[in-house]
Amino acid sequence: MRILLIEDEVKTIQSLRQGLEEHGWTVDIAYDGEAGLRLVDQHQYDVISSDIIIPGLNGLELCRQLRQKGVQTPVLLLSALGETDDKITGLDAGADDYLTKPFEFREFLARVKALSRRTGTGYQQENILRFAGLELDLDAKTVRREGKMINLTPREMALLEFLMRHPGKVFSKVEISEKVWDLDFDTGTNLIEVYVNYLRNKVDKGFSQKLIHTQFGQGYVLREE
Amino acid sequence: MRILLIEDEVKTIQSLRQGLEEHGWTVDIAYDGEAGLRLVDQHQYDVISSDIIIPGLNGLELCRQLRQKGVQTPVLLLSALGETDDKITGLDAGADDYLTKPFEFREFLARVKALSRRTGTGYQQENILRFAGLELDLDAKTVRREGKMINLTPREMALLEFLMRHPGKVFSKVEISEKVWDLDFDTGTNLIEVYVNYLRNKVDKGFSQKLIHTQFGQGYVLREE
DNA sequence: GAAATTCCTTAGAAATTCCTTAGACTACTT
DNA sequence: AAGTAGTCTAAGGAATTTCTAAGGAATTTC
Repeated sequence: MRILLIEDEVKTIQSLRQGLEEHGWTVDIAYDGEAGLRLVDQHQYDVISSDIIIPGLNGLELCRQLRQKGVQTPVLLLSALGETDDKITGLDAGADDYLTKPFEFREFLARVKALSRRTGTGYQQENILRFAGLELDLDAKTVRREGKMINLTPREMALLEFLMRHPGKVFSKVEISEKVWDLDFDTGTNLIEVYVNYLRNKVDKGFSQKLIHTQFGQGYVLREE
Repeated sequence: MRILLIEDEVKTIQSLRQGLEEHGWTVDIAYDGEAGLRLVDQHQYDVISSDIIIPGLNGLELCRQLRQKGVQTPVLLLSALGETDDKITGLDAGADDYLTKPFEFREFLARVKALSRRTGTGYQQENILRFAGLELDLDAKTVRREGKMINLTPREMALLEFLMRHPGKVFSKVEISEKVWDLDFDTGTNLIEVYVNYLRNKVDKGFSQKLIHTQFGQGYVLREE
């Protein structure tokens, strides 16, 4: 995990850098906003932490410029000012968190970790769709309900995946044809009905709560109750 | 944007709910952790805000369980405790931010917005028509009045949707024929009257306030009073 | 107030939509 | 070459919705 510190107080820099490195972070330092922006162009950071009061353009302006450039890296602003107004200005400028000096290093680290966790880069994310006890593992290509394995054919899984990506939304058979089968025309058959039936037999049969519902005349939904 | 508040102090709930709704949020409330978990299964939230001290399982445990279930919605923890240790425990449990009571609503809102901005995926906007306690969800194809589910057939729903898109406006039967039935000629039947009757039986019957009114000789309207 | 018009309600026939099952066809495996 | 698994078509019947028709109620017009 890589972090960019933008800060001009030497003491603060030293203690933060040391602490972060002890916890396995790679730390880059910039002493003013412009240097910071340049570094952001060159590296991919997991978190950026900037003091609000730094030489050149300040932390808020830096934040705005980053967001305008499309950089989505989480930003943690540091400041001696503890007033609500400043916090709000900072968060509205596109920052993700705000910490008031003085602070304990442990809190700084916890917030940095919380921010980095959000991006997903660095920690590999599970690739699992979940809905009400149903789990579809996109990597393993497996489906479970209440922990019990369910064997699905590729088509069945594609249909279930489609429904699970938008739980609660009703899809017409035409939409399903297009999105799951890539059919832009009506084949005149009842293909979707048949596959919904297959899915129900495997996913819902034997469970008291049905998840696949038909909205007569409208389509099918994945929904509880 | 939709937020889940988990909190048992009535005063806090009221002020937060009101403020959030004034800023265009849809707010759901849970009074304890278990109710919260249940709601999370049912809806897709953009942010979850929970007090740490709530009946049943506490905010930290809730947080852990959410993450374990694969829910990635950002969590903002609220607490009267301001010690660093608690903050760290909270953030380590998978929370994304931590706010100490008492706080100003403005700061709460700013943090909530910062969190919701991050999600990206959960940015789907709701597709719901509302009028005087009536809700028509265009995605789920469901209708509720005062929270009570109402089952409509596709035609009935199309008619209600049409009326709900122009509340207060009177539509003649000819207009309704054209817009809802796509009929450009008079079939000589009383089709629209029949369907208005169907709708009334499902939407207005049992409620003291009728919403569907007939303007004799002019047509039909959706209107209060 | 009577006649004319418009609207409400109900029942049932017609049409549509959906479910289920069986089997044909294809592409792999053994 | 037979077997297996997956995909798709077809067809009957079940379920639900849509529409028509007709008599009575309410409202307006004369």
